[in-house]
Amino acid sequence: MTFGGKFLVPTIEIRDIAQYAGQKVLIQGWLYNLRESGKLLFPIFRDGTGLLQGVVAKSAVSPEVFERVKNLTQESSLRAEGQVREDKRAPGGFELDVTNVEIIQCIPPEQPYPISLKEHGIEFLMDHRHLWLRSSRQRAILGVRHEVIKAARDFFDDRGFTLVDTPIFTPAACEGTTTLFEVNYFDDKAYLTQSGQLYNEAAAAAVGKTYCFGPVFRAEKSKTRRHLTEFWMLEPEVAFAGLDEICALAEQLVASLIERVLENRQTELKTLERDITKLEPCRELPFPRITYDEAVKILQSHGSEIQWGGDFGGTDETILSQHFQKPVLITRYPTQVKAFYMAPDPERPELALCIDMLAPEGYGEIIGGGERIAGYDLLVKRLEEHALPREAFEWYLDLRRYGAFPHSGFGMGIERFVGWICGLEHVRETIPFPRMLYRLTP
RNA sequence: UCCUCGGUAGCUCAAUGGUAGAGCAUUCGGCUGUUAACCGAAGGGUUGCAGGUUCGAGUCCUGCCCGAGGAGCCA
Repeated sequence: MTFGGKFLVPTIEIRDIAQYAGQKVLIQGWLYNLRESGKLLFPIFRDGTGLLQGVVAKSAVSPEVFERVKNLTQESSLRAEGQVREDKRAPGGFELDVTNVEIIQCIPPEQPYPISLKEHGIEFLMDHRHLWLRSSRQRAILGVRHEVIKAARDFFDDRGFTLVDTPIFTPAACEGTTTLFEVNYFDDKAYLTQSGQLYNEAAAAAVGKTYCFGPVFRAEKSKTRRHLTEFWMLEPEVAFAGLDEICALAEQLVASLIERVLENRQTELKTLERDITKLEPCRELPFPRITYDEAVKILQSHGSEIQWGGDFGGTDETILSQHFQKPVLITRYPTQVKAFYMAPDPERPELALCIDMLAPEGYGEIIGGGERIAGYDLLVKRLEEHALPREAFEWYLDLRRYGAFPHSGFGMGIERFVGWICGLEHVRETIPFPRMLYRLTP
């Protein structure tokens, strides 16, 4: 069937609707909602690029077309043909005077689309995540996530970095040992990676500046708004870089991602009702930098129980991140609270040459990293101190046997970053299909 | 693993220990400019599961299951 001259009428995307004012067009998508007023129907169409209100007057179409539209149910799939008209009364400013509708699949009323336009609880929405993604808010978040990832790739590519993919199956822990997902690997055991960093260090010796971007896995029984068991991490590693250089790289990256989202994703931020005046200052460098020592003093003056030498708790992070308008870089934590590969400060060996970046508005840690131990002897000592299996790290020690080099890097959790940009309560909405302590489906 | 809160119609939620209710969704009817439209009517229930207390339990007690938020740990 040619469906009302399908070959004469252009098939368009709703986002381009303004270009077709006065013309006859065909759109294909789903029914977002249907309002009716006597002999007038107002179907709202959704095609993944936007919403478009249609108008069907009983007097203007055949009885068959009128009945067909009148009986449509929410999220039924269809093609609609009509004349585009500018009209202030329509959401979006344009509407479609529908002349014909082809139903692809009409959802039967006995089993209606589960997600209504009213409010739903989080458990219900998470169980229907595969459908929830169609809603405006979720589409806006997907758009921002896409922009952040694309901007991050551009940022590193423009600076001469080479993307080197790191493995997901690994033979041993990168950091802790208690938070690994174990899987059968033929007759052996393997673990899902927690970080690409160790492999990044090998890649840095090959290409100088490298980054990886992929999923990482943490079997932590964490149940908070900041945790997923599977999340995506962006990890650069730079040969011959020290702490100051990696701090500069981290803040330039964040400022550039903010800039890109503000530039290209205004519509999405508006849908999310994000207060962008909170993001705008974060385009400007530099970001505030404090040391761990200074952070402890700030926390103690705000009533925290923290003692020098301890790591920050969730509330400590919140206090610090609300204390600054922009992301804050905290450097030089005590070695004892950091991973085994962190290089010590030559002037104060009890401190590590590391950075954490905390996002403002209470969002907390989005970046963690620092300078790595370059020397063989110290690294061996640290492996022993952390009771890590030496055999599994022989290849890693090779990087210190054959042309050991100073190098630094960091990891940025994409979901936490996107959660902050979008102003979300929980990271679970920043990834299409979140994996959490009690959530493996859909 | 621990602490706190919760589980009632498809969904969101009410209901002093005394007949299980509303809005939305669905069905039917009304309305030619609706904006999560509105107005009228109808159908829709093993109150998470298993015990217990009581004349009587959605409500009180015990155990279990499921979920949410937080702690620890982390990006």
